[in-house]
Amino acid sequence: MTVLFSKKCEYALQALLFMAEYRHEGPLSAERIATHLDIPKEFISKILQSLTKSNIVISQRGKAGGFRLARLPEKISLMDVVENIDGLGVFSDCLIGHPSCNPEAPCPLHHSWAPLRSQLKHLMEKTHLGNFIPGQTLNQLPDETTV
Amino acid sequence: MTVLFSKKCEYALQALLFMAEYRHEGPLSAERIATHLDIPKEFISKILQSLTKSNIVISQRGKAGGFRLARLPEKISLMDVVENIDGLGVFSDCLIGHPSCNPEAPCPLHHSWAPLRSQLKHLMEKTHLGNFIPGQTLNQLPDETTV
DNA sequence: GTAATTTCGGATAAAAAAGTCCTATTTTAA
DNA sequence: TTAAAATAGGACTTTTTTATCCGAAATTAC
Ligand code: SF4
Ligand code: SF4
Repeated sequence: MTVLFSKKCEYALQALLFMAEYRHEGPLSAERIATHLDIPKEFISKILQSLTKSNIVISQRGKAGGFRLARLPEKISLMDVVENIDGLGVFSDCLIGHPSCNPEAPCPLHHSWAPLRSQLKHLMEKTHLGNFIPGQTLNQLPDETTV
Repeated sequence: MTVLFSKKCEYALQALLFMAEYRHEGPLSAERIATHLDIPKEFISKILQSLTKSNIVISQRGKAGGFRLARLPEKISLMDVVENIDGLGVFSDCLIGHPSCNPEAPCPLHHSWAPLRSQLKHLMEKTHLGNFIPGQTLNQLPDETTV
């Protein structure tokens, strides 16, 4: 098992982090991304296609084509990616898959897990691709009021 | 996907919680457990066999046989179960499956995830089957110094 | 314009996880 | 003593996830 996300989702995140770092080199081909991450080219292709459909990346066919981020790395949250690939179940489903749970009387686990889960959710929402770009000490968006 | 644990592990936890609650009725058969949880009998049988080998439950063959907890519900932590079924990877593996990670310079995710993960670990360690038994307000072990 | 390169998308294959089946063995109630 | 009931364990099947293949369409460098 992976930790929290499917392999698809892990690869998507890895690919996007790579694309964020190298976004100035023009579109990156699936081939190059696959080589860099050491994962199958055909698999990451499919994943990138899916990210294209959900407007997280933009694809370009033909020679010198490839994929690039659809917007600033500071504008793509990890949650955007997780939601697109795995969905939001991880932030809402029962930790032990219990079928007969009475929400009125949550079990002892719930009281402790719910806050953790909510922190996790917040973490994925507040963390953006931009936060991972090396050598960029200030990975924040310009203050909207001053722009 | 499940949230954090495999289905095997979820079922194991569900079964053990049930066994803790009904531990006074003698051994519970795989059949009865499966019916109660509405999961396949053959599947939970295998899981219980595994739990037997790791001394979390005790099995008894023959008529009126079945499974019962190997020790007090207060003495079986959720971590005992998770460790036996899924292993401890979830508490140590990289959240995004990143292959090339320099532990000297952890990524931005790590700083936020590590504490959550450690809280999660602690939660699983401190929560015991005994904490789930209904109608039992005091689900703690007797103070060792007074016993 | 043409050839090279790349994504698109459907089909298929392999691997892993989940679920099922069957027989042997053990135990006990009657 | 015997039949019923239960676990043990190996083999097998199905489903889901992960991975691969291939032809068509698009784009661009030349
Ligand atoms: S209360 Fe317990 S059983 Fe119910 S959803 Fe929360 S963790 Fe699951
Ligand atoms: S630092 Fe980042 S990439 Fe490395 S193990 Fe932690 S989460 Fe994964």
